[in-house]
Amino acid sequence: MPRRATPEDDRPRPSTIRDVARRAGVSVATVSRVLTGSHPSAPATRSKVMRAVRELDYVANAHARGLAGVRPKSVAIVVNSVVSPHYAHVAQGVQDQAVREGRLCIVGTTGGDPERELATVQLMREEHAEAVILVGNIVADGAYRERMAGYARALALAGSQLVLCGRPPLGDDVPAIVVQYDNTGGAHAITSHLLSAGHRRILFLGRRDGYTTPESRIAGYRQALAAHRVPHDPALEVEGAMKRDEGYRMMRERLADGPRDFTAVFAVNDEIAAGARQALREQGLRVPRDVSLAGFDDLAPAADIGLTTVHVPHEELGRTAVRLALESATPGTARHLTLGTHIVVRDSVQPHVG
Amino acid sequence: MPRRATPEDDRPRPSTIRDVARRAGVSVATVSRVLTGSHPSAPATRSKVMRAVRELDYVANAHARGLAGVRPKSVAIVVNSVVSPHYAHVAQGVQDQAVREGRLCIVGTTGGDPERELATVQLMREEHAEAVILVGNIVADGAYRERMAGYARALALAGSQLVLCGRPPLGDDVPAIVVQYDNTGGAHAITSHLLSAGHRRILFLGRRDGYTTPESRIAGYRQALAAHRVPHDPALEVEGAMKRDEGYRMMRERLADGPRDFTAVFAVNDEIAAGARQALREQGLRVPRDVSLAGFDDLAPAADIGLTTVHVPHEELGRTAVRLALESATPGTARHLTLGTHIVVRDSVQPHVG
DNA sequence: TTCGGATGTTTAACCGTTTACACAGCCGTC
DNA sequence: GACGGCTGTGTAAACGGTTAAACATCCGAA
Repeated sequence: MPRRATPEDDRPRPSTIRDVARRAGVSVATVSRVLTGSHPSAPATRSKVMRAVRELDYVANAHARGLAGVRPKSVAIVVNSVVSPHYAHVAQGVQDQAVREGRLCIVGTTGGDPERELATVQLMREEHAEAVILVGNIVADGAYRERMAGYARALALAGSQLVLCGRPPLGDDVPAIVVQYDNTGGAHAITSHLLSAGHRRILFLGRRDGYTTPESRIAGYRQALAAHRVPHDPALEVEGAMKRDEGYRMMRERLADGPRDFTAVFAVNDEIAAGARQALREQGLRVPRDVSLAGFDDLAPAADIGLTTVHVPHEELGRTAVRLALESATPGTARHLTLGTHIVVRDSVQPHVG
Repeated sequence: MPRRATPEDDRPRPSTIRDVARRAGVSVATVSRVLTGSHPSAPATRSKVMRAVRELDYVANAHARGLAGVRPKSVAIVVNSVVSPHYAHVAQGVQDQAVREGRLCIVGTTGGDPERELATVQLMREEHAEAVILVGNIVADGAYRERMAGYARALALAGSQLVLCGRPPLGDDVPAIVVQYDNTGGAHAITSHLLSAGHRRILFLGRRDGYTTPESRIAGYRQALAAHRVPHDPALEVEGAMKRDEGYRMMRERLADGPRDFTAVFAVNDEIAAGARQALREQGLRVPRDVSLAGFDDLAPAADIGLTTVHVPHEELGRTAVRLALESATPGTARHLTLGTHIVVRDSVQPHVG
């Protein structure tokens, strides 16, 4: 990057605060004060400065401002992927609240890779955002936890507030805000809904050990069974990732494996439910006449296929994350909040008489 | 913001390059060179520095780096909304390519408001990103065009490359890269598909004057009709926004208005197709037995409801935008590229015998 | 022995802001 | 009329990096 070689460089460059000051016939300090409004200034001066700003089409350099000690008004969000509807909605909530509070939004994606997540957090640290919001599911082994805990402390030191959104706390000594929603409660509620309709053999699609979201949803499923004194059959828990084609695969294999030994299905999320529904239909089974189906998330596919599901406040999650982060005056605060969920009844569940 | 008040401040702060230099027993310049790799350095020095960096958990301050003349490795993207699947996929493409090229991604949303888009671009200008990518639909009146043209020139001056993604150029004198996909061609192809199946009365759902995307799709529809010498009936063009519930509304009102005067429907996008399908089913009309249905975009709902549609390379669009922007050595380059589309045949279209 | 590169390091200037401090008027009071 | 407070502005020192230019070494060649 060439410095200004000659005193009179011919290549044009964006105008700086000095240009504005010169043109308005005042000092740079005055310009800065007029623009930030940090100090009172005389009306005449103010209008001279504003005119120069307009004429030169001046915008402040965010880097210089950030360096000079003004914390950049920005919020960073780290998600698995932007296309996944759950993350998209949370991200939208973050965006909305960020804009409302006059903040810029920096986004990083991880593809679900813990290593890439750690690297991304490191990158966000360089940016000195006011908050770093980590969203969603990740397989967290001991080494990961330890490194992330270290980063968390570093973020606090740098004045950034860490927020874990929809994932469990890292530990008591790690300074972070945790915003969750009630996975276990929602799963409990919808399983109870199926049980109350008379179903006893309920297939759970999407078990995945090590991932926190499926784990807490399956916990709710099991608790509801226990509460209704229905025996728990581990063979009814099918393993698979939280994607549409996995739902299709799981259901297809299950139906190919032998006679149908369930009357209802609880899918770990709506996408899996949509995939499973397709597999059911291909085998001539209709929802809800032959098989009842329930999902989790209340996202786009649920409305399209009339799915009874658990509504999750995705966008509120994102908004809350930003709000809490900006509220906490001193970064490094630890806090914990859980948002509620509720069932949305459509027409994929039918009473079972057996 | 308090400067360091006393020579010995007690409050801890993140470590700087000076701390690293002191600890490694070298100068700051050496540390910088080792870290950026801009100059060769002795292996012994290098390892001393790297150890100090590790021990102090040092990360460089992005603002300082940006200010010192190194263009920050970042790309800015401005979209209507993050949840809308089309934008989400384009954004994902941008993200992917940005990460691949070692760039950070800044995201702004506009909610479709031209005023907010202009403000967001201004904000991005302050950030000095390498590229500013504007995605999608906007109503562009003369005043908007003129102001955006001004911003475009300012961006070029500041060294940022402007990219218009999925929207028409601003004018010949405006320095911008334009990456589009073939809306008209896609609409032409799928309308021809319906016509070849024997349909003559094809309802177009989602006309919207002033918005570029619907306008170019309806153009393709009309061209196909003309090519097949089928008379064009303006009454078959129904007006509405590109949202699912609008599709539902349009179809519902149409069916309530009088006897059904069409055998096929071409929806301006998949979401509208999904909404329309729901309205059709509620009236006892089945797809494709009673009515054939085609969409545009090939996004999530299309797979769920077995929709014949036009595949749009959303993610490729995003990737290409980033690639072209970073390729063009001198910002302010003007360039134009159009990506192709193709039909995806599922089972929502049936031959019509009349 | 002296000189001319390599090689690797330090010194110091600069990027564009913000802001503590100093200072100049002006006005009202004792 | 000297003084103190109040306003508004200017001066200059940070902020934390990068890098051109100057400067030490060391090594081989003349």
